[in-house]
Amino acid sequence: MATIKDVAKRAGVALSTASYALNGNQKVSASTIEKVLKAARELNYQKNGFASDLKRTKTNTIALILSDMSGPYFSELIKGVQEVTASHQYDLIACSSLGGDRSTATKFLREKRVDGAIILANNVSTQLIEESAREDFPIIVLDREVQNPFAIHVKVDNRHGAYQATEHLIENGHRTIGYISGPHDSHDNEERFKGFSDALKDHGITFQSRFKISGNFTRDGGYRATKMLIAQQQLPDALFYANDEMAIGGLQAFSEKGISIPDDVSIVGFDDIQLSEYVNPPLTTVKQPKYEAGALAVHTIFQMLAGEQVDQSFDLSTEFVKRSSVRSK
Amino acid sequence: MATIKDVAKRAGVALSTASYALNGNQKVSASTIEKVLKAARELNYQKNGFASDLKRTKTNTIALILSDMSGPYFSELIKGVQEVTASHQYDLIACSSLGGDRSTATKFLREKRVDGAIILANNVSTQLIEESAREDFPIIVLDREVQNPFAIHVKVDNRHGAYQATEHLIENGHRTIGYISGPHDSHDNEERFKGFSDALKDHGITFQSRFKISGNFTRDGGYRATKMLIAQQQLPDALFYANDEMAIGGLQAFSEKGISIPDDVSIVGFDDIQLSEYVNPPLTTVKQPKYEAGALAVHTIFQMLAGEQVDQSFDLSTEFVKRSSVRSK
DNA sequence: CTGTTAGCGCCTTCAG
DNA sequence: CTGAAGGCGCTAACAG
Repeated sequence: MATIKDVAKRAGVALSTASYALNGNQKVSASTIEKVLKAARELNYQKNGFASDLKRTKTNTIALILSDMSGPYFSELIKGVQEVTASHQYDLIACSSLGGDRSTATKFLREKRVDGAIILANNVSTQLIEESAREDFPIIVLDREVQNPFAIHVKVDNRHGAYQATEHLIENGHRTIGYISGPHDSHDNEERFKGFSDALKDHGITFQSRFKISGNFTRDGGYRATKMLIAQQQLPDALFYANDEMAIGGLQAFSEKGISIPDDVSIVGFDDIQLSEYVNPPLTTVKQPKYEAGALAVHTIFQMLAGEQVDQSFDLSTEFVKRSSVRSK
Repeated sequence: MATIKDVAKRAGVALSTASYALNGNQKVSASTIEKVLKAARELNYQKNGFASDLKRTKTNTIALILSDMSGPYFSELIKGVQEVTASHQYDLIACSSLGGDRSTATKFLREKRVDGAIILANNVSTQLIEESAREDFPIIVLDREVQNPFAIHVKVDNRHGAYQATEHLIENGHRTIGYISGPHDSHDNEERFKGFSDALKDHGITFQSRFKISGNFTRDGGYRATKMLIAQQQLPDALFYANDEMAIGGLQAFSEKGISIPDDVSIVGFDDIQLSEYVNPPLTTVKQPKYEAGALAVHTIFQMLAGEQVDQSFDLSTEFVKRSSVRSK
């Protein structure tokens, strides 16, 4: 590989001149720039990005860290992140935190391989985030609170969203309502459960803990949890699935047993993923402002990078989406 | 940020010793290693990844380049890529080629910021790929042929898949069949069209070019193309959509006009994306072996990195998936 | 406008 | 085990 040295030599100029020319610095004459560019072309020169990053201690790239890139991630969120990132002429890379401590995500965080990061990955430890965030390495977390002035929380109001959905169930006459939960260490799940319980409490309904089953936020988990519930012989009137993926798994379990939704059991999900509109019946759920969350996250990173003061946390609200998986009164 | 120098100082050892200790080199005693590690911990030392990459000219990471990360990408493909990459203790990052020459993908390719790349992005120019691929930078392309011994093609048999699907249409009595096409510069689209035409020809059917409309591989494009066809007043018996996204857009256009699928028009798609099973009616389509393609791609990269000889191209076959969007004879 | 020079942080000899 | 020294490729003063 040709280096900048070779280019300078071939163009017959000094190394620094070549560097200036290549980087479009003012103080080089047009003709010299042309000479250098020509030499670079002839040598098929490509700069070594690492060397330049090392020197400038700046990468011009933002990382989006997801718990599982192959998961049904939020395409709207990525779109929001991508557009804002691109409009600032920054690069964006996505990486996964699958594999815990030895994951790519961990490496990027620890080694500060990017200028800022956005995290939506419950398997990245809060400790790691707190240790990594600092003035020149802002981190935005979308799914938890973090104690570090350079780790900002962009949160959606999971609690209120869950409250609304639960109330919808109650208003339509459902009294025994089960909760299919996400991972216990998920902050989002916890908030949703709180909203759910609050609604129940406010309407004088007591929650029966045998109707709380974990489904781990996966379709398969939702399927199994639902199967279990069916096997118990005593189905509640309605089920609150802490996310859509699990609800869709549940739908399948019910359909296999000939249990009709919403005639026999009503269900609601959370997230409003793309599929939810297409399943049968279309899923009543709570929509998250994903695009906005993504855009706001990046926007905040750039503000921090520019040394501006930002709030410690931002709140975004959800929207209830009524479709056909809840029986009307 | 603490550097290795600080660690060495604090541990009271030489810089080189610290380096050895940190990298698990044999020639350092266990007690010294402990001392160094302790100092590193106390200083919250993190090595600078760029410096080390620069020195070693190796990044231990593979890039997956997609035309649009927020698009309905192939989650199975990512899974295949991810699993094999992780099993080799390599890191994986995904980036988008959105933005053409100034995209993140272009930067990674040009500057060789990774050890190898897998490309499924029709907006990355073949020229760039050919210029970038070299012995120490293997590239696998999933959607075209490239003339460079270090750019290997993992292809699925689009042609045969399209042939089969078309034949299915013909066998069920359809004679005038339209083709909703992808981008003209897409190799996949071209191959699918060839399979489609071949099937028609082999059954003595002549294709009417007014029934070929471009839909650009997007849902919206499929929607618009279908609208256009409907507006022409003369619908064919059946429609071959060059991918599922477009077919789903078409489904919506038909439904808005009260045209019933498959009673009025039969349709088939291509890809078998997750949604296809859930739309109404469930889409008959051609399934691509995405997981296998992803896994094979990474596997090949590692072989090349190890200096082994590999074939210039690999072929994977498709599978016809019969669902309910084609009227039976 | 050009050439010289001093690092960025890390890794790896090599002789002691 | 040490300490010095050379470099990876590039950038950015600085002095001419």
